[in-house]
Amino acid sequence: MTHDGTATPRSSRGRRASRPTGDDRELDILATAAKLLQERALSEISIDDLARGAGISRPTFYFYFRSKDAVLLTLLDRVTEEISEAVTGEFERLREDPVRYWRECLVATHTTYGAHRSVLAAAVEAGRTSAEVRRWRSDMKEIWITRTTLAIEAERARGTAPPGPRARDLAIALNAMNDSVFYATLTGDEPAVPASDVVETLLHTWLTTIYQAARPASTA
Amino acid sequence: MTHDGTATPRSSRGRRASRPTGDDRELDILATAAKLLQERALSEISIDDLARGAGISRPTFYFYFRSKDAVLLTLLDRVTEEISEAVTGEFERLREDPVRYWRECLVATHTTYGAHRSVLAAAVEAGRTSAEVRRWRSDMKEIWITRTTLAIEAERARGTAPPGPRARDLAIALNAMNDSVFYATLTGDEPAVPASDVVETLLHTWLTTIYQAARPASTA
DNA sequence: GACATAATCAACAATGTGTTGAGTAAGTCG
DNA sequence: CGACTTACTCAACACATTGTTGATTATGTC
Repeated sequence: MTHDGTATPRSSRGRRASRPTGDDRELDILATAAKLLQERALSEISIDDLARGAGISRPTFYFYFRSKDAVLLTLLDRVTEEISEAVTGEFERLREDPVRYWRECLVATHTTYGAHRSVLAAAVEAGRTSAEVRRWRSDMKEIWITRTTLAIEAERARGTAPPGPRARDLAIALNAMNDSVFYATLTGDEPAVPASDVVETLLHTWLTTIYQAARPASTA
Repeated sequence: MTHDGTATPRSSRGRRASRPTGDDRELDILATAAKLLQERALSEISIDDLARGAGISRPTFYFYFRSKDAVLLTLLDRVTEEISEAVTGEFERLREDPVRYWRECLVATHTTYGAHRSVLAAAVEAGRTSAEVRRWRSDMKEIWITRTTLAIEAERARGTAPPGPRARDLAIALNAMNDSVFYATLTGDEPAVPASDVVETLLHTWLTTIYQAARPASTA
């Protein structure tokens, strides 16, 4: 599934093979979209705004992208790449120092959210009408949920966490909480947890939910 | 702040004083909106759809409501009324049987969500563009958060719950979790907690977050 | 029966989306 | 070099949706 407007794409998301100015135009559209999304919601940005911002006419926009959603999806692909880098490694720290591990997970999520909040907010908005965007969101959630599920099961297996509800269900609930809480805090729509407390508040909930105590059981 | 289209309303949300057929028309519009919202999103319903559904022309719609959002707000007012009834009383059960109290809170929220999911989903959608709808949502959240905060503080005061992060911050996070998780489960957009487990999963998170243990400390 | 006002809609203005069809400019091959 | 291809561009069109205006018809009231 590609997001461009032609049948013979060169790259996975890009336009068909082209002379250099074409790539520039495509990047201009993406840059314009990213810039405008920091000011207003996707629905308040017209295709004409994107076209003018990139110095082209509206029909020309359709040469590069199928729709406004396609632009967003290309922007989201960039986020995916960045996140999959941030997510690799550091899994062994769970055994050494669980509290630190979980805190770092939360900080990583928080940082990711903060860095891309305008694009992610647009994804939430567009998710109501675009199945593709919805799909992207659920894939993204699945990455974090799977990671969380494995970590909870690992902790239960080695005895630092007691048995409890299905690990995946807890993972879904905890990650959903992060989503909402970070979103509210970063966009500032009340009621929200103050930014200074948000990580520690969520950490408390994660730790008590997983370990059924304020801290993990000792392995000794 | 009223949601109708005139300057001299008779009731808080209604049209100006009128002959009886006018009230019927207004109710026809609301019924049409409620019906259509069960099939598709608010953005996919045009004002013409609402007008035709109520057997009137589009301009006539504007005689009764200022906008599509105004119709939604009137629908939301009904939800508010129903919820404020459901919320009263039963606060003393917290002392007698805390686990039961919290479970009943979750069940009440779940029930409310289930009964009004199409209208609430529309409120989420419209919240992105309408400040009034956003306001309604934050007021609604505030009701539950305040209630939760008071309950947590009461439990800490009598020693069944240990000190921890600010009660209000926990209340915000826990209620945000409920929102997201119930929403996903009821609309079925994966990844979601299965409906059969959703209350128990959330209850586990609430109890461990508040009591920092699988169950409240004994008062003995 | 004259008068206010509730209720209604045809027609208009404005904005946004997506398409068509005709063009220009740059490379490629004979 | 000249014919041909293909990337690229946009004026103009067809539609859909929103919100407004101004004229018109019912309804009750004094």
